[in-house]
Amino acid sequence: MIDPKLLRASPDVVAANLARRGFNFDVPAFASLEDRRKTAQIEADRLRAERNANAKQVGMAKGKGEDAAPLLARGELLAQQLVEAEAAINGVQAELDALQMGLPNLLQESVPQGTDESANLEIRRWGTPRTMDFTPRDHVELGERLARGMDFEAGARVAGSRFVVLRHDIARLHRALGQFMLDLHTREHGYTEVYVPYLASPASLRGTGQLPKFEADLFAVRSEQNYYLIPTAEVPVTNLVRDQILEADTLPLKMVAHSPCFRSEAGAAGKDTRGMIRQHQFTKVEIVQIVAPEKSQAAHEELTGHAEAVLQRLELPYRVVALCGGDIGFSSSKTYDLEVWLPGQQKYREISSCSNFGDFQARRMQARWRNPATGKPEPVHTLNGSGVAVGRALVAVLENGQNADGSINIPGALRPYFGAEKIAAR
RNA sequence: GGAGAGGUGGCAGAGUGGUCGAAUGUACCUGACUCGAAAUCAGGCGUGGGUUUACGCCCACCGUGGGUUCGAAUCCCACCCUCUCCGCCA
Repeated sequence: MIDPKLLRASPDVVAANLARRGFNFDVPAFASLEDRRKTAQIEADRLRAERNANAKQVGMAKGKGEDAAPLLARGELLAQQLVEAEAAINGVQAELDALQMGLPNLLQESVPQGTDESANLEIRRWGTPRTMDFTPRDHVELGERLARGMDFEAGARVAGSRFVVLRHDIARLHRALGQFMLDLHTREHGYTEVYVPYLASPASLRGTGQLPKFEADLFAVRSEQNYYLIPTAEVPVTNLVRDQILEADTLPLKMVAHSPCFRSEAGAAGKDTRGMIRQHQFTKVEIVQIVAPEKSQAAHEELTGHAEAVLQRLELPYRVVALCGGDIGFSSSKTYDLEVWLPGQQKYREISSCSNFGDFQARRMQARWRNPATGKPEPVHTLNGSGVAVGRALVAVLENGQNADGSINIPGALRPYFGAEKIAAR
């Protein structure tokens, strides 16, 4: 959430920033709510102070054997008044909390202006799409018909639409990709591998920003604990520091997790219905950093580079795009998307999203570090990025590595994991 | 799943209705002593919020949420978590 002190002191600055997202922050409504909160809190505090003082006098009077009856009567009256005062402050506070939890993060200066993805700014390109002297097939055709390892019909039979079953070489390739990415980040980029729960509590989902606003995007589990299936490993991994106070010398914390992700894709009806691009279940290698505030911008560039390294090793052409104000995620202060070239679509498609959340998630999670300069606990900065989405990487490897006969070339970096140079056409 | 024990400050550990936000120890910080250090002594040392030019003052927080009471760390209820034993299980 946005620093409440900033919100109170400079609501107009906040409103101007959020307007770049197309978000309307109603300053007068906030100001009047904040006003009511202050009045109600002062009154409740005053009554409590009086009640406490009175109760103490009761104790002293009884100790001295004096008649406490008048004090008791006064106490009863104060208690009654307190009930009303507390109801008032609780009501206002709940409204204020709901409002604040619904505010998206402030954008960094450098975020491009714009209302939708057409305004996203291409930062750089890497690699050149292969020229193919045949019409490239898309991954569905390659996987389903030629390699016979990608079975959407089976996925639908087992679960429903937007599920897939992988077999044979395709399943092994999928596994190889995840292993390769984990090894790259742990061995060369300094991340610690973590294994985490795939169900998360509402508190964790509030921490990273999926709740309360985006419940419709999640799969909720029917149980007494109100679990949700994680939409990304960002949720469990980032929440590892929830309610923690970290010592300065433990930062930065760099963690990587390979996990399944579950998304309801509410509102995506009709979008990417073909193939593995948009599924209810997919796996992803997620990289997360917890850093001191002044380090987060540099960490963001570094982390994006770590995600890019995956695509470079896999010899997949891609571009880096800075998301504009209108397209950037709720919790993010700045996001780079990595878009990989897909010959089957003749388009660059998102395969990774690398974001700097600033202190936004940290405030929601109460994740702090002890700043040596002040000696005080202060919010950390959190970042994460896909490094990268395994299902989409599979799609990219198939489509970019395809030959005229439908066989697939396996990139060199993947061969030790996959165990062969090619998937033969059948 | 059954039975039991327990959740208090960085850690350990008192506190079972009344100046308790919480004894004491330890860790940490500052000062004294010392050439320096250790030891010793003195002081300081939680988080969030409100208010104040400031010193300060006030409120909340003893796993979480309710309740009883003039007053709750302390009593009652529900839930969460941890530990021990039994059963079951990958």
